Amino acid sequence: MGRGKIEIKRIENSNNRQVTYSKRRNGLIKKAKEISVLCDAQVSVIIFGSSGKMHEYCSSNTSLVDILDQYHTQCGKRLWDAKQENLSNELDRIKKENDNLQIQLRHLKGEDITSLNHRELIILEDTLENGLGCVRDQKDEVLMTHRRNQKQLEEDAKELHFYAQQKDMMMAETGRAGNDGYHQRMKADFGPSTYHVQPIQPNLQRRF
Amino acid sequence: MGRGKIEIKRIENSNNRQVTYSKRRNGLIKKAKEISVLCDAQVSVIIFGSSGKMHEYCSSNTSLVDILDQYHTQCGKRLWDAKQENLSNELDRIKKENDNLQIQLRHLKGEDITSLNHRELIILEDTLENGLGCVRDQKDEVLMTHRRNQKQLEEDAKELHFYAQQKDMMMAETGRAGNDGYHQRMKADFGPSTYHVQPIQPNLQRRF
DNA sequence: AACTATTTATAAGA
DNA sequence: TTCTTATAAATAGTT
Repeated sequence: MGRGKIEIKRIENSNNRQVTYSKRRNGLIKKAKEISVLCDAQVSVIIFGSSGKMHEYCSSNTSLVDILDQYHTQCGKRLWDAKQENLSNELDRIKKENDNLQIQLRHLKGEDITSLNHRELIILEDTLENGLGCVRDQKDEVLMTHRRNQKQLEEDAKELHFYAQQKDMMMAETGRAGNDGYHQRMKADFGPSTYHVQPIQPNLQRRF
Repeated sequence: MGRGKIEIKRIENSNNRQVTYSKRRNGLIKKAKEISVLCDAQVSVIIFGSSGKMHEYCSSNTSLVDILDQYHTQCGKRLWDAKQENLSNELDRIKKENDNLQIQLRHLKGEDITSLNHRELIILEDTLENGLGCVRDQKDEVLMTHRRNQKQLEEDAKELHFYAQQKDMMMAETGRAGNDGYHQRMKADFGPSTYHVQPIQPNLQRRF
């Protein structure tokens, strides 16, 4: 019904689809209202468009819960039982996994290990030694990075100082006073180091 | 749309109402199908006529449960009972706890630790050292217990041998043969040691 | 359940 | 999005 006949298949043009959706959604809900009034029917319509936004109609004199209750009594299908069962099963599964993780964690912390046999203790020991090795390596790495950052900061500071002196001299030569706050600002900019991993090198050339 | 225009109000003639209901119900469900196909929408339509009979449509590629699920997440309205909500909440909670445990576990195994700072690494190292200490102590303990068990077994064996000899001599004195299988049984009972923690000392006194 | 005159919905265009 | 309008689709009343 419109300027041309259309096939009932997915509208590929997303804009057209959105427009048609909007029109037909209104149409559908209008029809639902009409049948509920004309024929004294209880109607529930729930629509999710492809954007995921929901629209709903429920005939007056009732509610979705009422309708679902009737659905429930009428079909005998227990809508949420299946859902509930799934939830319940998943909960059990995850609880078990959780317990297992807790036990592993306690074992690694050296707790509750009296029940372990010699072989299990050896495996645990290996795991811990390995973990400890990795952690110590990483600690060293962090320290080294920190030192590198410190060193870089010092070099930057020196470099800035040098350029600042140069500028002062130039100012003195041209007879203009260099009272523009550069010294103070630079000091503030590089005061407390917040570098952790990759020091971002300030491009000093560009600033002068 | 029809031979005459109608007002949208309850059709009083019950026969007409029933006929109109039947026609419009089909129309409504047809429209629902069309919008779901054309616009890639998820649609649920549930109708109860005045007779109480239910008709339902749910777009393919989904189910009423799915749609109610989405309804639930989108409006926050509680369609199902507290039980389900509790299950759902607990599931979320436990999933989070699970994730947390997984992370801790990986850290203790020395995995995914590049994001940790120095302080965290030190805490991790302490935990691992402590765990390792406990595990090593326990390993020693197991070994020691094993040695004690072995020793005890040897002593038991000696003691049994001694009593058995005594009994043989007594039997010889009273002229009765001591063919009651004591030697064999005792040997079997203490053959393969299954002691791990607390060796249960057989009360040899009571057995004779 | 078919038929059909009319009303209604809506596709395409602006 | 909204309006317009030609046309398709739905359906009220009839058979």
